Amino acid sequence: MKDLLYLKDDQIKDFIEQIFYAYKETYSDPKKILKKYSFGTAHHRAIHIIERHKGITISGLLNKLKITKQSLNRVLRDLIKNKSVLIKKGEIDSRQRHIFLYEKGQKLFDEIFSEQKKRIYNALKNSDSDSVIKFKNVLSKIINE
Amino acid sequence: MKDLLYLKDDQIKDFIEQIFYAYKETYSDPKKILKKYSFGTAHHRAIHIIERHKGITISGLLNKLKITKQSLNRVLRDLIKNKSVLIKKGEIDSRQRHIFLYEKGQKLFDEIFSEQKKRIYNALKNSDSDSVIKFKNVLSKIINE
DNA sequence: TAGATATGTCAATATAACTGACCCAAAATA
DNA sequence: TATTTTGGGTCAGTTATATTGACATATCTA
Repeated sequence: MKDLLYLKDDQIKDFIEQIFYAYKETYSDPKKILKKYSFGTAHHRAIHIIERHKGITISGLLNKLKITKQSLNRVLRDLIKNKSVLIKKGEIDSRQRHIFLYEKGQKLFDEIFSEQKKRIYNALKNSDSDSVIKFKNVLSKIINE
Repeated sequence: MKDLLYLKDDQIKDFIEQIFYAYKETYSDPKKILKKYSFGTAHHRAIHIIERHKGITISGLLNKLKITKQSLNRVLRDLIKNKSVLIKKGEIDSRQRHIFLYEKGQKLFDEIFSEQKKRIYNALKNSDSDSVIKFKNVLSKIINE
């Protein structure tokens, strides 16, 4: 295996470093927008996942964010108070809560996304579709999807 | 542009989500190792960059970590006290400090890396070299390298 | 009905970041 | 040479985000 040029340790180390930069930069772009609403990156991450997984339950959200429910609670309380997020009791299992964005939350998401989009769009616009597909495939494997 | 399937907003949103997971997972793997030394992820990120950029200056490190010098100072103090890191005065410009890993720091890095490597290695081992190259290219564009 | 599950919440603490205000020494420059 | 700029260090206070631990409540399941 070691002989495969593209799996040399140095290459892997570079990836680990670059994944850090990619996260840091991508999630720093919309910080000014968030500040207008007195929200931080923790709120951003929650909003993003709620938008992409409409009606997700509390435990579903916890599994994706990988934080404790006490941490999530603070964030959700802020978002609910702000009328960005709506919580509905489950119809099948009424212990569960399903989380949705209100119109206000969706607008905030859209504003955040348009800022983040620039970075990703600029990165992808000069890449061929094969590169984009392969990028996605490797990324999926890293996160065990 | 909108007509390009691989640049649809949903695809970009997926990437933003996946980049978060990739970072979170990759940097969570070695947390138990770090705890043995009473270090956290902040120390880890610093050690990683120092290992990959031997002799980097304080301001160089600050530019990569994108934190304040006060934040970095806390981390570096811990690493120096622990004898993991060595600071040398610059020979050309003696205001500058060049940062290196001591043997102890290198061993810690190696231990951390061997843990992180598993995830990346498993993701890449079943990918062809073209995928790996294209993954790297897109990642580089995202971070504007 | 007993136990497990999904969620909520209080309190205390840890980690990692921030702002702002200074300081010194050395380099660059007028 | 005198002055300004740069690279770095540090004190103090604060904020953001996470943690652990304990406990409560309602609902589902066996």
